[in-house]
Amino acid sequence: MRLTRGFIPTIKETPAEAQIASHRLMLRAGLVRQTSAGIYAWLPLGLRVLRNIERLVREEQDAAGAQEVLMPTIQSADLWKESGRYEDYGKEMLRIRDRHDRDMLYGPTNEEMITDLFRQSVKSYRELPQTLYHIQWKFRDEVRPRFGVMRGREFLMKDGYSFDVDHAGAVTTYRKMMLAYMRTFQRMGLKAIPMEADTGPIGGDLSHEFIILAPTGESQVYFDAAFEEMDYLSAGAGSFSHDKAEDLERFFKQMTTNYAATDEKHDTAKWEAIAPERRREGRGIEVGHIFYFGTKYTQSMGASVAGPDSKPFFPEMGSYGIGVSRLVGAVIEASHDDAGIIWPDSIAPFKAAILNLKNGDPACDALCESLYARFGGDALYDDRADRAGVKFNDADLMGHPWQIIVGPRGAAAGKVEMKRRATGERLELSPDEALARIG
RNA sequence: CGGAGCGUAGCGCAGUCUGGUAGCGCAUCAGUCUGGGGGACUGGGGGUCGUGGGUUCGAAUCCCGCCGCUCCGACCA
Repeated sequence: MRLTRGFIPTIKETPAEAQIASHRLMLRAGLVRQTSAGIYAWLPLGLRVLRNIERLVREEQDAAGAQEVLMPTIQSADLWKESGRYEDYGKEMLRIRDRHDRDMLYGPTNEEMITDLFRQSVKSYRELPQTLYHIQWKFRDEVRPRFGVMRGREFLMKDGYSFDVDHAGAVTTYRKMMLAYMRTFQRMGLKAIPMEADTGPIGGDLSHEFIILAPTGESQVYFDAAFEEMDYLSAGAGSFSHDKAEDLERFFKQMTTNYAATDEKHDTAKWEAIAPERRREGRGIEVGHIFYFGTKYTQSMGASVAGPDSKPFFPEMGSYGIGVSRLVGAVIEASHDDAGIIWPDSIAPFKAAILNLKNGDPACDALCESLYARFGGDALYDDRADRAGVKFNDADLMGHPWQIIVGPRGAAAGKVEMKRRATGERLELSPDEALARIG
């Protein structure tokens, strides 16, 4: 994308309403604009990041054997009356009435709907297990939305739902999802830690929330240094596969025996049992939450299937959520400096920014154009007539992992300068070498 | 939901107390110079002062209602 043609409205001054770093930077770098309290429009740069996060989530869900569907945002109240949650959910649920005076709602979550879809079509234990997910906008009418997209009323969530024959099967699925989550967060450059959690209105008795570490996080967290050392992506010895029961067992054991707790559940005695040099504490942001809740919905909604003995039984369910739009803010909280955002390569809106320091200089223009063409759209070309300082500042603010800096001296010598945003490291290279380095 | 605050140009704000021609910085447009970390000069454009009512010769300013947004606390992907 050419910056002169792009809709990327960066702002120099801090908007008055933005209190935390990610919100401030998302507005300043032109990722989002607020349209009303807790509701945001995603601009091209922000949308590219959102789509990249979706892509990683989708890849890991698919790899773990979940299947993607897409359920509507608007639901009929009837389903929620069946499960009993229509009354329980309270004012967080946005209730709507259609022209025929039917009670509708903007979905805050989809347990009822997925259970309804399941019971319509699945009739036998032989079709189990099934895990279905979708990535869809949700609405929860928070009393006090804040922190930009981290705590909006409308937000994009990956929510998945599993159906298993029995408790053992459901627990295996739960562990599989936990592994998929750890891999997903690691790929985004985040240190995530699963922590035992309350189940809240979803119900059930086994639940973990996934907290990522960021200095500005909302809650205080305590954990064993073991979590810092874990690698969920490697293929070598000690690696984890979704498909091997013993791997999942070993993985889950490591996740649950190493100490990890938020301040609400912090256990001082257990904490002090950890060697002092292994104790870690910091601030955390919740970016995911998984639940096992058994037959709560299959039972209340009559979703039974035939077992091997031909007798009907209620499948065991779990649900698995990742706050996709929240992650955009959470990543920024975890990765920024005074100058702006520092995107991990995996979710950056562009692989690199090309900074033409002297727009109008024939050598600079020609070199930039040829570089830009070779990126095939994966670079942001700053072709504005502005001075160098403006371009440096905007590139730092937008957080591109690499900056390819083309100035008159370098261009004359056929060289470009590369700056790595995360480290500030600078290299002088030929255009070919620069492209090779970015890959 | 309890408490507090703010709505004036795209953004950040002053002006409101004490009523009298709507301002400043940045951004923007045209031009000249400049050119490696938000440059300088010259000249322009842009406002139903959130909204409805009231008081007054006269309201951004005083009074009443409404709407929107933000912050603190209790609750959450």
